[in-house]
Amino acid sequence: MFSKTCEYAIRAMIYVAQQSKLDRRVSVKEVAEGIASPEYFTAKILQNLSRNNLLSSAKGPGGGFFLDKQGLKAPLAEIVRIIDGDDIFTGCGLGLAQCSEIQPCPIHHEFKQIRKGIISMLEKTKVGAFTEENSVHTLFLKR
Amino acid sequence: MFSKTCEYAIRAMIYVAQQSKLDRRVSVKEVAEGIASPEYFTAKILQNLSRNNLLSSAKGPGGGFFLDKQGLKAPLAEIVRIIDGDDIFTGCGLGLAQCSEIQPCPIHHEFKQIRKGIISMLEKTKVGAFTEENSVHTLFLKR
DNA sequence: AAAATAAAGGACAATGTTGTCTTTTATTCA
DNA sequence: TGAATAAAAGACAACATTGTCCTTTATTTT
Repeated sequence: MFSKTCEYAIRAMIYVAQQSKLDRRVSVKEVAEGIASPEYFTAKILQNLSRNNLLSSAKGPGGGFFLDKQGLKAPLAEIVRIIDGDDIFTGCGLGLAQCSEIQPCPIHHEFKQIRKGIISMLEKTKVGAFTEENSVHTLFLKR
Repeated sequence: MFSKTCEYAIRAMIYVAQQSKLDRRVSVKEVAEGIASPEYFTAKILQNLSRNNLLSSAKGPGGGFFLDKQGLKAPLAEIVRIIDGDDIFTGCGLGLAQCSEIQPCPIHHEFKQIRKGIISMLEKTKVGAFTEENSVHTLFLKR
């Protein structure tokens, strides 16, 4: 569904969001520990997200990554778009470039519905929607 | 969604199915041309599908790949399972191994519905469901 | 039996994804 | 100003996916 990079990105963003709601900035190291991901790789991902303004960052002591009010409202869709591109939003299920309503591939119509569901989920699920209390019982980010 | 290999596999199977309904066996070369895929790579894929009994093959002149009555009824799901494994059928949307009903990841419940849709589509769509006449107007397999 | 056909199998090359390490730049604090 | 902190950036290594080519095996036809 999503690339591994994208999975890390989503988990990392949710982790940062949780901490941001507690007014904490977090270092790459902490994020990587928090979501059980490879540290240096996670750094690259966070840098990428930051470059694309999905995330704020500050250098130096007391610095780290964080999300402001606006950032917390970003839907997962934005992360996916930046990391994986929008293949999943627009692409044909069979990878056919010319597939369209006029020249649909065999699974075009069924796939359209599924894609609609995916988009809907990714658009309505916001990065900041998961609290830490929740996380104890209903979610966790480590593998 | 699916790997490139899997996309080729699905398109190839549909192509072979169409020809099988016309009582034609097809060579790798013809399949590759029919679906606009790399020939040698397509050969590997067809061999794999054949090894896994999703497809029949015959060597020598007049040989090639074909599907019998049973084969035409195979759902796309079987192809996906063999080529991509069943990650898409069972895996967590965020790639978390421990994600489950009891310890759901943030998108677990929404994702469950989507997965259900994907499975349903793949199970109910049969390899032999697409006729050549259809293909002129409503489907094509080339990119 | 020999030639032709076509899949099967093995080896390998190119590319993309994932993961690691080191150096540089910016910021804070003493 | 100097030391410490932390992100940014660059280089590269490991691995997986995708793609190509060559040899072998099985079958048919002449």
